[in-house]
Amino acid sequence: MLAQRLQAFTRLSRDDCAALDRISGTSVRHIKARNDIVSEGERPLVARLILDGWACRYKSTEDGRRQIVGFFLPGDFCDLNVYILRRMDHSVGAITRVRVATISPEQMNALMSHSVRITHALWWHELVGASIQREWLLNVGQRTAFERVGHLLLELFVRLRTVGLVTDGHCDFPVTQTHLADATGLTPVHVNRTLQDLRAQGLIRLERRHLHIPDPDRLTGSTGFNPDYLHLDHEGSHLDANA
Amino acid sequence: MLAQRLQAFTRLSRDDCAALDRISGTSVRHIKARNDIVSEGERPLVARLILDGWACRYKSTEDGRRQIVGFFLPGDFCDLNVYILRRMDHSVGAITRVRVATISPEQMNALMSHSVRITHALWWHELVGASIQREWLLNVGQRTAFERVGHLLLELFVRLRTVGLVTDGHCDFPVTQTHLADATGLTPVHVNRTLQDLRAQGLIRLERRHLHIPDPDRLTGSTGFNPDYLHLDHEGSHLDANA
DNA sequence: CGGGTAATTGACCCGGGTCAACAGCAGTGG
DNA sequence: CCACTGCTGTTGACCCGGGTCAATTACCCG
Repeated sequence: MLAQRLQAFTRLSRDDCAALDRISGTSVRHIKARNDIVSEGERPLVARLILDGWACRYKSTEDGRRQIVGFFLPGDFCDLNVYILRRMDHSVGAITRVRVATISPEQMNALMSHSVRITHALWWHELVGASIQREWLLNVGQRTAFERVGHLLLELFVRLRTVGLVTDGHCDFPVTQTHLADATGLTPVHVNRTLQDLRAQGLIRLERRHLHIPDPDRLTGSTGFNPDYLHLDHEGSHLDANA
Repeated sequence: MLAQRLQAFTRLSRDDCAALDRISGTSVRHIKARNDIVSEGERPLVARLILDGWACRYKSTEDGRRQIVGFFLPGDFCDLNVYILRRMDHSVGAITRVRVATISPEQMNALMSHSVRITHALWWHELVGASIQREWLLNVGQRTAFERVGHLLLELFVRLRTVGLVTDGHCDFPVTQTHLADATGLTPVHVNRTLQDLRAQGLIRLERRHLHIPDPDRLTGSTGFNPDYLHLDHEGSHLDANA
């Protein structure tokens, strides 16, 4: 899954994939839905890789307002280098049941000295994460509720597609309206109404933890979505293992 | 200036500082206020270091709404590794006249293989940047106008302090109300009113490109500011050049 | 079947946006 | 030295997108 994710950057060798698979197999933990994988204030000792399930990064204010600052989908890496910092400045929570691989700094170094391709691919992944962060700020700071929610759904849809979790416009979508609210800076009530809007315009179908986007292009148009920020156009083609 | 910035992470050796100074001296460009240093869509070929002046990172929507997603102060690095990506997903604009050093990938590699301390310090700087991004999302997504503006002013104040640009609670502050509006997702009109509020409560003095915060602790309290996200507590003390 | 989580609806309200005019001030050029 | 221009800050009147509160109805899982 991680290999698949990284191949959006560059084609990896059989050997690279094997190395990634190996690292994905060591010290796997299971986290129940609604539990934290890491909590703010903890000392970060390892990097983590989401093997299965959905998680989110979030921060809270003193008085309990909560902002989701990112979603982790299967194949996503949390924080290549966090262990440089003394304390976590945010938490990571499991949305569904999650399988995570924990990766020690040593393993990380070994992996990165194993191949330039992998190293670059991991940096790319990190840079894409930062880019998504920026787009979210634009989303929350400047767009209307309608655009915000549609934009977010579309981003997740596209990201799921790159890891092969979309078939024929359909995908599993375990995120609740409250999650969407916390991610967009809206209230759950208003998210609900906004979703009804999107549905009424035939842009999405969302029910029972299942999302269908019949015509992604149309949704792209009406939300101001521009996929460039996901950097999916094989940036590292010069590293292609088969080139 | 960069050395000073990085010493918030760990103490550097005389040699490290010299290396940083050397890199700061090569290919220095001057950018006029209100001009772009880098523009969205460009191919990123080099990393950049702000030597002097203020800049900001921003993104725009199709129809011209603009979100500032970060400020660069003197000593700040823009994007260690951007040249991995094919195109810039955002622009960097000069707020004042700016002096920037441009740093080639080769120089970057040389610098990082020169010393682990520097390498870690640069990674730390990058991680802090990401952390600030997240805090901004919390800021824009969850806080009131009053908290948002106060929080932002305080963050910039604290960051300026770490590079020695605050004396006795005073600092230069070339950011206009329109900048503040674009950074907080508010309108210039409302920023203006909010500043008047902050002034009325004696929390800030801001006039003629000059900011004074008489009692940072009080402002901290009333904006929900928690400096942890800036990771200023010498995370890399184990790397201390004099330890 | 029961208890907790998630979705939906309606009535009402408010923080912040919009529009428009004006004032201050810095730089620029004649 | 002054008039001009363009940016920045300020104010007032009015409005609206989205928030709040509260109740109700699905769900889902053990």
